[in-house]
Amino acid sequence: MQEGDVLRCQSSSDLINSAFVAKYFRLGDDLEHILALLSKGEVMTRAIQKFYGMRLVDQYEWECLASFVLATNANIPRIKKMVAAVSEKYGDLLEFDGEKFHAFPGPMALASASLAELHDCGLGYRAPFLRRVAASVTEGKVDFAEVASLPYLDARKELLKELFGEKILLGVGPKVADCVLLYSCGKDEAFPIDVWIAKALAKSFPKLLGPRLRSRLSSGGTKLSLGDYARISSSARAHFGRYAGFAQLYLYMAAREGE
DNA sequence: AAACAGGCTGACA
DNA sequence: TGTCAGCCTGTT
Repeated sequence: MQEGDVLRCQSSSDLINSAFVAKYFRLGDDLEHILALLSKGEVMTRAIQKFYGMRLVDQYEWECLASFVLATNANIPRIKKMVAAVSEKYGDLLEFDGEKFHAFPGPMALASASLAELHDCGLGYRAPFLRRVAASVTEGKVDFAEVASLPYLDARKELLKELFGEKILLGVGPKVADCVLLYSCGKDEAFPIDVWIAKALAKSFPKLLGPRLRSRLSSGGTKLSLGDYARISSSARAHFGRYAGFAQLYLYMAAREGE
């Protein structure tokens, strides 16, 4: 819990110490400085005022990757449900303060799960994707340390790389990749574009889209082609700069406000 | 009841 | 290279 500038945490594990908490919540970020850089224009200024203090978190790569594979074409309640179901079925049982919890399962547990059982967690067509991703991670085909060490564009390429002509991470497209890069690989310029962000940009930053896309989005269309995504991504990063991910976070919250 | 949800893949032009 | 339908399931 937070008491003024102090964050108090309790844990049943020695591993969750203050260093961990500081890393997870990225307490080293100079939020004031970052948000000052992004406070340009009416829309950003208002979003930052409204949600001031909101931070990026630094998640475990595997959990982040798996969660966003599940998140495709689903809404938040559904995503929570899927994550909870998978955790209950495959995750370690934890106990804290007399309450029981299930940890999110490691990649190995999911790589060896049966498709039918995964499907029963309500994953639908995501079940085979999740299992393949888990297998790839278990087999060490995804080098997160390497990804984290590279600049954004190279990191994204590395994360999405194809090996032996085979796509390693089936179920991971540009949006999921950007989420992983931003929330667990420290790529602050990553700018994940979902339907909310696309709509918000069309409304408040029309210049970043170009006329064709702008009119399509404002007349209700939400589907983005790969080319659309690439163009928006690059213009958004050019506009918001090296902390584009923070801009995305605040814009997203503002876009969903009152919905 | 039809559409849509915090996309992606595979097929085809 | 770009476009397009289809996909699991839950909710409105």
